[in-house]
Amino acid sequence: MAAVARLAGVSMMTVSRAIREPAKVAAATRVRVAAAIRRLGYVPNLTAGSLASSRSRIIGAIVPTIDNSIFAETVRGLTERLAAGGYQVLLGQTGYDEGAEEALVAAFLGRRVDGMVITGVNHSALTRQRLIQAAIPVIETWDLTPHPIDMVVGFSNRDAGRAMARYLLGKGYRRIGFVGGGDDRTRSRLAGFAAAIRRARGASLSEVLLPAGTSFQGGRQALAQLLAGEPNLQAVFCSNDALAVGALMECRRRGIEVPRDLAIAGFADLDIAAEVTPTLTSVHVGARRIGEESARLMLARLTGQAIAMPLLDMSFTIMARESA
Amino acid sequence: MAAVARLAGVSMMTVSRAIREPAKVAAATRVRVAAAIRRLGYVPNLTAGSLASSRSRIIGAIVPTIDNSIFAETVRGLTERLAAGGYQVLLGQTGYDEGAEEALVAAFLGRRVDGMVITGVNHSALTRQRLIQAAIPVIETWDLTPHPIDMVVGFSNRDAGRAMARYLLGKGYRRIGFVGGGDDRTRSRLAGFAAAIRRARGASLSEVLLPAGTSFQGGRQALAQLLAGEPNLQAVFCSNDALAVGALMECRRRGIEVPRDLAIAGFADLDIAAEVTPTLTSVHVGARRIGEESARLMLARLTGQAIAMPLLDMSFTIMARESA
DNA sequence: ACGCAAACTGTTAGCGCTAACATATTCAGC
DNA sequence: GCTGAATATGTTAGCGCTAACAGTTTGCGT
Repeated sequence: MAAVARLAGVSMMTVSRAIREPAKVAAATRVRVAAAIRRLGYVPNLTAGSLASSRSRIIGAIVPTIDNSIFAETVRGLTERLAAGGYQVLLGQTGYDEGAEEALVAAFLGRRVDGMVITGVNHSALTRQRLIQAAIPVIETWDLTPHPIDMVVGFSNRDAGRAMARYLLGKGYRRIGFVGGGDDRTRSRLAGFAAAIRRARGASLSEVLLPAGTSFQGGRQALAQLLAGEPNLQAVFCSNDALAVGALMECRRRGIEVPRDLAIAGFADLDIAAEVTPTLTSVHVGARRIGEESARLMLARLTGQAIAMPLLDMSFTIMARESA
Repeated sequence: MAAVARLAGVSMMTVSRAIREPAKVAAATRVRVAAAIRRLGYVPNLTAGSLASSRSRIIGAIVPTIDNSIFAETVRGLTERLAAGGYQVLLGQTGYDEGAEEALVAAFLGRRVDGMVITGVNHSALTRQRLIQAAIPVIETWDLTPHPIDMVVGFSNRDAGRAMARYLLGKGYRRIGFVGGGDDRTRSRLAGFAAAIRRARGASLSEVLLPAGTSFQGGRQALAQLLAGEPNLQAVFCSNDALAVGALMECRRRGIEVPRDLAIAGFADLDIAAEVTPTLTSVHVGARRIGEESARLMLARLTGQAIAMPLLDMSFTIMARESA
């Protein structure tokens, strides 16, 4: 930067301003500085800038995983909106491991991220404490809680589970199954789902909780397991569309016709849900919008605006399709 | 850090060492420092550390997109391996836009990333120049080239296209279609695919190039378009499994039996390829391994090891399944 | 007891930039 | 022309840490 300043015949401060706040520099000067920058191939060192200004323009985002998953869309919505506001996203994947989350939060805070977007509302005490102490905007997503660290953008997984139970019960199904991974949000969905089914006359519930993560493969195995325990199963709610599609595949393989012999419903309403045959009944949660709204709140907070609503309930919609 | 040093009764330098190179500090001192750190809730400022040491321990990674895509696995493999080596990944998504790539590279270099992993081998002149000038390890992925910026981890998309053409021709198909997005790698696959078909006696090729990106929806539309132009189509090669699955769905909807009436092949061998019905013939490219090997090379280079092989051909395998 | 290397700890001088303030310069209004 | 505000640029002093080197202490062989 010193070299640029010398070549343009100005001080470093003017170069700095020409880059960050062009409006505050006279047009003629701006042009000279720009020419010098181009001529020297100068690339500003944002690390030094961050240190001096104590603003990194980086937002940390933590999700369980991005592959073939619902969170990829949230990350994308978040990334694009934040980029438009001049922020970059540092992405962490926990692989559904709470220890990994703790390490990632620590690492991100060490990088002095200007804000954090994190999946879920259950975090280790240490993680919570660190996030609070950091005194930066924090958004928890994909769930709701009465005791947020700071802000929340999500929906009630419990209510979504209950809504799906009512939907299936309303269709007349009584011997019902549930398949899910072992994460918190799945447990909340199951809690709501199970509570509603327990209250229904003559209804029964069998569950399979997979270790964690989600895959077509897992859905197939889980369905097999469920049918082994309850051959007369009438409907299955899968905590995620990938599992549901896997279950659909297993049905086709076994000659079980969906929904006539067995109804199947998924969760998250991935693109694929509307494309498989039969089309998959699912719960739409606006994965991408969760990311976009998180970005909006984050940017608002970072520009000093007061947030009227630190708890954004994005709600959900049951997408009734052919499979259930 | 000064506060920690005071509390532990040592100099800042000793605190710094206790954190980064514990072996170089006496055990008793180490314990006192650790206690002080815990007591004060001290979180080292890695930004300052980066500035002082001119090593950021961040690797920039640029992919077209992560949602419902083959690159998500590469990113995951890369992230996990690099994390094990103490590096974090700063992820950029271009949305298949070259301008976005240029901006991301500039931004990442500004952050003084210690290395870059970038998708593809075609980049704007400016991007190439910047990457070379930065004098950091750079890995281009998902393709091969005789003129890499630095290192390459990928496979020949041209050869993969040709191999699939030969496979389909070998099965007796002659009226053949191609569906793909408009990116460089798809064009390479098409080039190899088309060349092989052109050489085959009595074979014809019809193509549909979608704007960019890949979706089930796009695959359905493309198939419809292809059939409109050539109703007697015998086989279709989709440049990506998502497109292929979309095409499969469209076939089912129209009562076209796969592969009897129409053969369909995909690319990348996503999890879903082995799960759909009929199972999808695809080209396995080891998306995750590309990420892992990239991480391995990157770490080796960053620890000063000489790289014997700056061009890693990961090859590919045709996974013959039911659909073609 | 002595010298010397190894192990440990401290001191100095930045890394490259920006906040905050200080100083020039311009320009409208009279 | 003169004043005062607005505009444009410069100066000073760090941001929080680490490289490089300079001490200091310890342990060991003789």
